[in-house]
Amino acid sequence: MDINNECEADIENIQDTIPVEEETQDLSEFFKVFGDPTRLKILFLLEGHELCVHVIAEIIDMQQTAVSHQLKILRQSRLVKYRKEGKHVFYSLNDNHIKDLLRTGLEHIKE
Amino acid sequence: MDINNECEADIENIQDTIPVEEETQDLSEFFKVFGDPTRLKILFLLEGHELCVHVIAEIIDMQQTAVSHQLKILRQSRLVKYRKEGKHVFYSLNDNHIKDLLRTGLEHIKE
DNA sequence: ATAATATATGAATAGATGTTCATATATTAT
DNA sequence: ATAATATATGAACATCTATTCATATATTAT
Repeated sequence: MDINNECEADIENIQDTIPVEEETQDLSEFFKVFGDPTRLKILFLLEGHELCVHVIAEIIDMQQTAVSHQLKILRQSRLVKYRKEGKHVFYSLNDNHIKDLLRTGLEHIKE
Repeated sequence: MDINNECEADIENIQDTIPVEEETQDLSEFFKVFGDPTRLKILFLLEGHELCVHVIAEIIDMQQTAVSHQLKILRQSRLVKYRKEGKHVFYSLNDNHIKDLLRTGLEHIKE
């Protein structure tokens, strides 16, 4: 043991309370997705509506390409699903946890 | 109206479902804090223990300065609180929502 | 006073990220 | 077939971020 024992920390045991490296990595990747205002706006939009790309872009006042890039990230993290219909692609939420997370986050920042 | 009506989206009304700009900004800043593996590890550690800086550094195998920098961010977002005692500074969780968020996040990535 | 220990912080740097631009693909209308 | 519309994607670029290094501050021990 090369750590100061004044702190009386039981290093061995405490170490087990952290998820394994891979899990911490995945989890941080997951939260990172919520760490961007554009993606948050899209998620809030899709919370109540199934919308296609150019409408999303219009509402949040961003370029279509920017929205497409962000939707790709949301797809990859399985937060949204989509449905093709002719020229349009309709996106919607894909996860029950999302609303909870958004609500809990809002509660925190409003305190 | 310069948007295609095929999508039948009621832009005017939908716009109101997004929180205002400032709120979206703050919320993304909040989630951004969880979007880093080092900070997540620290949060998981503090979930069950009050710990001082060099012990945290020891457990997660990071340099003390790196940990201090991250603790500053956690302090600024009011996720942790601290208590000075002699040379040591003991950190602990400061928010009830944190555990919920971490759990919900873990649930999602494990699916 | 001096040394040792614990923590914090500014500057530098390498790597990640979001937007834009150009362009590709796919579907529908003419 | 050609044009128009909707969406996706790669490259470029500017900005942001996490770590390291050097160092400052504070407390305790000698």
